[in-house]
Amino acid sequence: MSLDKKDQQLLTLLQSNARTSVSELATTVSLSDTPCLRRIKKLEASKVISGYHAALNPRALGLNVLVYAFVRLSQNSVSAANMFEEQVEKLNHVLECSVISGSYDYLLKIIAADLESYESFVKHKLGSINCIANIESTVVLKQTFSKKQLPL
Amino acid sequence: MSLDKKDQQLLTLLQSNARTSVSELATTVSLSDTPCLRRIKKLEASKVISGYHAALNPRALGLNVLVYAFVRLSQNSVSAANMFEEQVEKLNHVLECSVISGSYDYLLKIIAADLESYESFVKHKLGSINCIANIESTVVLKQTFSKKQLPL
DNA sequence: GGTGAAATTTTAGGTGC
DNA sequence: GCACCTAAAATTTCACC
Repeated sequence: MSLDKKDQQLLTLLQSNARTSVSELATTVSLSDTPCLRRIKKLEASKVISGYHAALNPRALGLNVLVYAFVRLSQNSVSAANMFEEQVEKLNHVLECSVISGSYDYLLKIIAADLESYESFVKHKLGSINCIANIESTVVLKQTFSKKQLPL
Repeated sequence: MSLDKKDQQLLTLLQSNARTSVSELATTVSLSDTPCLRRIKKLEASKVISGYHAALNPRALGLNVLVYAFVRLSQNSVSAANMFEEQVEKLNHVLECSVISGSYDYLLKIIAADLESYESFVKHKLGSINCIANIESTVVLKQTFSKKQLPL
């Protein structure tokens, strides 16, 4: 899939605001509505655009704590990994799960109401997955920024 | 701002698909269009919904490498921190910047085309910020999952 | 890539419960 | 607070050039 200048502009605009109307997008990129819409549909069909999502303000929902948790499993078997990944995906407070290089196996991005509920979450929810050897939590003291824009 | 059951349903639906029409949302949550739209506008005005963003597929854009980089500054002054945060925000490949607890000062989420361009990025772009003492890179070998859904 | 028209959606106003 | 109705404005989407 090759992206020309106009495709890139459209992607930038849609990443910034997914609800921009096609006619406004078309005007901005100097196209008329139909070819503009055709491009967007093509970007969706080719999975360059994977979806459109409302971003919520965690604070407004009472979610004030963000933590990166490093996890090491007690066994390096495929079945332990699969079971861990399956279990952890069910936990709504875990927003992201990555297999990483280095001395830990996984990096989890976890959100919680406060440090107390995070502690409780680690103890009762994460802790109940029995193939975990140990967990190291890195608390985010402040999010300097978070971009919704990929470099093109 | 208090959220009742219907507000929560709307938030879940919009996080999953920001382009769902109001009438479809209204049907799903058992409301008619007008009150449904009023709720959405209220959620936007009160900043519970901070925006709507198209999510792109990094692979389709040739961005195959994701890295978490831990950064320690050489001085613990406010001015060094401000200058670092300001400089790093200008770098398009840095998607996220967090002040963290522990032995490092910052955790950066960085995306790049491949490991070679990541190396080059760290050397020339990050490296040019002179208050950095050292950087430790944790490469993401595989994203198990990434949710666009906050727990309600 | 563009035009024009149809179909759909958004948005607002008004009534009554 | 909501349902229901109506209707204008805006937007999406289509066949066709």
